[in-house]
Amino acid sequence: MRDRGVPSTSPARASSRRSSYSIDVILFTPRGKQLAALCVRAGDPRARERWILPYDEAAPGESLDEAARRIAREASGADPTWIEQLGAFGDDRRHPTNAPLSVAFVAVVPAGAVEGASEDRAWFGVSEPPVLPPRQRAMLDGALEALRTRMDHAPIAFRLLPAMFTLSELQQMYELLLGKRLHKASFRRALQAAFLVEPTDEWRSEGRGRPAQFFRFSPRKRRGGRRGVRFDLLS
Amino acid sequence: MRDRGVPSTSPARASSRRSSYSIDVILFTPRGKQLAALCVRAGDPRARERWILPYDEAAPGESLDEAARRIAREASGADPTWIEQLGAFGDDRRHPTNAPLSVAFVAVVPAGAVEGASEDRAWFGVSEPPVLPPRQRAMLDGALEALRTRMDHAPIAFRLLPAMFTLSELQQMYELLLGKRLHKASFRRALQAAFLVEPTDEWRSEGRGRPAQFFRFSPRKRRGGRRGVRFDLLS
DNA sequence: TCAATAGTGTCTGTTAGACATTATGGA
DNA sequence: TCCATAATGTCTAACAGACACTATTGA
Repeated sequence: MRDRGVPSTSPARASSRRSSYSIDVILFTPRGKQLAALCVRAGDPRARERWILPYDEAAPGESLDEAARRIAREASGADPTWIEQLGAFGDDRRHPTNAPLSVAFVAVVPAGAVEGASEDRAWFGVSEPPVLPPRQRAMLDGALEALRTRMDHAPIAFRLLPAMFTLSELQQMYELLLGKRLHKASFRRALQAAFLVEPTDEWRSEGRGRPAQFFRFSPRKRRGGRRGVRFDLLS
Repeated sequence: MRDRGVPSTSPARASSRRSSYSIDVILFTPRGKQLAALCVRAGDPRARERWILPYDEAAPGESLDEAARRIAREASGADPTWIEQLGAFGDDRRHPTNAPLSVAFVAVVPAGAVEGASEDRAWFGVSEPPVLPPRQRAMLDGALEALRTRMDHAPIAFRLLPAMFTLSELQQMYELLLGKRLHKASFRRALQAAFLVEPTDEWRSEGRGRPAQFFRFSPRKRRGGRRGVRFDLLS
């Protein structure tokens, strides 16, 4: 998070062909009441008005994950606080590189960690994405869905908050990520049952209502796993 | 499922280098009380005693999914009834091709559709896998986990059963896939609430107990989505 | 009749969601 | 005092798991 400074040399784009596949990163950040995804200007001078998702190729000796983290950092100016592979996209939909294969990663970065828009990059709310190359459009749709389904198993919401946070802030982050409202009492009961947070001695001073207690993320051992069988085959 | 006959020419292995990544298939079939995964003999003559997962490269003009289906068919002699991408594996763990990147697919095929072991292939119970190249070992582990988590959203169990089946057969398939016992009454209640099956007029004649009614898979519209928030961050 | 399997009814503990209430600060 | 927000208590419907029971066939 200390690593700032966007390189002035064309970031997030391959300058030479090293391999036959691209690594694309869908980087989300909370903005207002919804998520926003990072896009950069197309490298092709004939299409400078088009927006694309940041991508690059893996450098020699660089693993997929290392390359994805680097691409996210170069494109946004900050290290992503969570990143996971989405999958490989190899259909014949167009990609800026015309590479036959692309490996997509989903990542998030806290709101305060990145600068806003600039000449070469912009954040688009997920409800109004720009026109993207077809393959990247499929990645963006898949990334949002994967982000929401993986929230159950990865501490994504916590990685978007400071080390200490109020339960209302945590719930708002969950609501922003899931795109739906949650029930306050149920949310806190489930949180307590999961032993995911512990209270601190700090209280929030600002605001005009009752002060809120700050909590920190401290996952503990869990008792039994999920009960029952789920049949969520349709919506 | 009519497509039988294993080609006598070395299947499931690339004969020439067309691209820089491999496509690997982890194909499961029910065998007894557990799943078994298909392995083939290593192509390298110096390692004919080693087992590997079937793989190949994509043919020109062939999509990832098409190639994966073809590889599964060539290796097992039958079309998989369900197949989905697992992800890209690009770490520096060894792969038979030494390709820098592999795209893995998980697939299943019903028990009756494939022949058993032969000189060039064998089914290994998931609890006693053979020694595999490190990258393929990671794929196998990931495939089993993905299979179980994706059962909620994909009709995997139904694709492993004939068009008509009894509820006991369906439950046994779920138990085999999940690797744990399920409660009969709860299983049937959840099944009814999900509107996933409909009864037929057929009854099972064999067996010495009370005849069982045959059902067929017929998913209907669902009412509201999943309730609540889940915090399954640990175990 | 017994054995074996299919299918169902009922009870109980848990939990999600709704609602109401109390607590605590600032304006 | 009033307002805004935090935090909690209570009620209810839904549901998972356990258990028992009935039903129906073959040996």
